[in-house]
Amino acid sequence: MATIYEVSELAGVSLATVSRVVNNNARVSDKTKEKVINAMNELGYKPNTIAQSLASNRSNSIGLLVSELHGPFFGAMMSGIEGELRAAGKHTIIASGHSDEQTEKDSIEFLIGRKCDALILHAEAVSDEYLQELSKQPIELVIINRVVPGLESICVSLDNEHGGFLATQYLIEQGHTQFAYITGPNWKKDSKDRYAGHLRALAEAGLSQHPKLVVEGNFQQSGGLYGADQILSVKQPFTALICGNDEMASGAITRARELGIQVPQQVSVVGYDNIILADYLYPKLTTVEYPVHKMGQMAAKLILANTYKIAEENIVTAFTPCLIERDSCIKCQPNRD
Amino acid sequence: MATIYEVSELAGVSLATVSRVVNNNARVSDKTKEKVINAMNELGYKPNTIAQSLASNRSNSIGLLVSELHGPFFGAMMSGIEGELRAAGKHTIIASGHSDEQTEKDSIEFLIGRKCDALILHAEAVSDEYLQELSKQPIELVIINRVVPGLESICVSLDNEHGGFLATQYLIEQGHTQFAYITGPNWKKDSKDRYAGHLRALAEAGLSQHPKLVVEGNFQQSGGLYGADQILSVKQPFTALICGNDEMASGAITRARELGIQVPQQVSVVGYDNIILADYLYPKLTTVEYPVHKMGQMAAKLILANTYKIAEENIVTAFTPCLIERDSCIKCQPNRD
DNA sequence: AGTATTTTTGTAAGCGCTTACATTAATTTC
DNA sequence: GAAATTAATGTAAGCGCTTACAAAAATACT
Repeated sequence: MATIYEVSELAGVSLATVSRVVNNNARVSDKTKEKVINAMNELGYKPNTIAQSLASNRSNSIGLLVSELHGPFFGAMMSGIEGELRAAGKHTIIASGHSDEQTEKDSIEFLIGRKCDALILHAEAVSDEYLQELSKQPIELVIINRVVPGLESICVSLDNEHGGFLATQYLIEQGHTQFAYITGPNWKKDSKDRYAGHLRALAEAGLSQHPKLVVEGNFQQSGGLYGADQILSVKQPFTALICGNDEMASGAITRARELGIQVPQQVSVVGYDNIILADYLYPKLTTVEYPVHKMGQMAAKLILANTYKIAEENIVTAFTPCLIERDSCIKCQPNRD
Repeated sequence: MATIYEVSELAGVSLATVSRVVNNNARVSDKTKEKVINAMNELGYKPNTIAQSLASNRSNSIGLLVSELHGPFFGAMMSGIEGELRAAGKHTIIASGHSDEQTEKDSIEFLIGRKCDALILHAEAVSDEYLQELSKQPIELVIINRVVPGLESICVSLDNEHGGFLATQYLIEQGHTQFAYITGPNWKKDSKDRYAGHLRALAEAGLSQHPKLVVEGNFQQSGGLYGADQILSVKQPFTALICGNDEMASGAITRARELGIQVPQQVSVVGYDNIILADYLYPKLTTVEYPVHKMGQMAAKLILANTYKIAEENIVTAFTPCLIERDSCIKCQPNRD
């Protein structure tokens, strides 16, 4: 691999001049520039980005921490972020944290060690204090899907409580009064917030949640299968089932069908996230939209604006969900068990 | 951030010694090692991985090129690879190529520039020649989902033709004789191979494919919607629909349902890939398994063995698909239009 | 004890690039 | 057209680390 030195030799100029044309950040006469470019082409020269990073302490790359590399939620998030950054000529380096504190820390350190110019973090397991401490380091930060006290301006988040409220409010409007609920993992804030919104909607309508009809799931399809089993095993009537996310809703609907329970005729089901799957389920899933792709883009724009001073208009960090009506919910039918 | 120099000063030893204990690759007396470790802890020293890479020309990280960051296929692939590499203490740097030749090349160059020790490539748009050329460079390579002539030993692939054959053979066994087919993009080899397998199964059974019942899709759900529309618009009878992948099958089933066509009673549908969605569709989708997660792990093992000389037993590069029977196909019903 | 070995540590030359500062060349200005 | 500006280029000192090679210390062997 040719080095900058060989280019400078072939072009008959100094190292510094080659560097200038590579970075295009200082005046170089057209004649010289051409000589250098020809030499670069002739040698097939590609700058060694590692050496560039070491010397300049910049890398034109952004570190992204996600919990998992698979799944529609993170897929949409990664795509949104990467697309936006790529358009600005920046690279994304992805690491996964697996919702585990030590793994998240390791990955963050890896990203810092790789001299990322900034970090976008979907960190679930590390503490607020850790993130506050991290924000003092000389590396730009954006936190996604979480609001850390004191760092509000760099947190891109969704009002999950409101989303949870919307789902239940909608069902109440449809006449439902008896609800079952499959939550996400209780230690996850999104999950708790969504459920809190549910309770608030209930309270405002003077209703309450039967405790035996609440079961903790795992945000995966298996949790929906399991949750449906649990809920049906307590012989307590309900006409609507709210799931902490779409994947669990999909599992719950599958299990319901296996047991001969009709959705939505016998039970209305609502999900959360509006992942692509929701539109392809049968029945099509009524759900709360989580604009994760858009939020990813916004996180990227925030970096572009803060770290690279690339002006971006319309920066929004607090998102509000809305309800997507499809076919999995109907008006509460009278005279049912 | 503390540097190795400060550590050496505090510990009262030379740079080289500190480096030795950091890398644990040369004999250092226990006493000295302890002094150094204490100094590192005291200063909170973390090696600068960029500087390490530059000096050593190694990075303990592997570059991974995928077409997209979203979608169940790549999600499973990335997870499989990353999990395996992480377990061996290696990091994965992911870049996306968007099935575009220039973007793929750029991303590969980015990964090489970041001094990855090896590359795992899911490259669709670059030529065989490009990959052959690349393989001559001093960087270890593994190619996934493609067989490049001359590089067979580093290609982890699935026999797509055989998978296509299996799907059609299965339907023929069920008594079907009239087939519709929604292919993937025709320029993609997997797509062509799957269709070729279909034709071979047909030929072996003395059947043939009605040309108007073949439509090119895009491997996405929208392609299934579109394909179903196209196929139904030619008034040509068929009893089975084969889709190039599960996502299109999901789209096709959705459209069929919208049009009041029953699956599988009126038309049997089979997909390809066995993505997680397949099991949650209604009806559950009969499909051909693409063990992409396992193949990702295998690609990682190949790297571990070749690049890092970490012995791995049972290295397999050629995978054979199998049929997963679920509920979307039934025996051909007599007396239908 | 003296020499030959082996082990441990240190010295210093890079890895390929950026960039402050110095120098030289080209333009302006009066 | 000489002095003052401004633009273009070059020089050289790092960035933080690895690693030949050299030197010193410890151990083994007569």
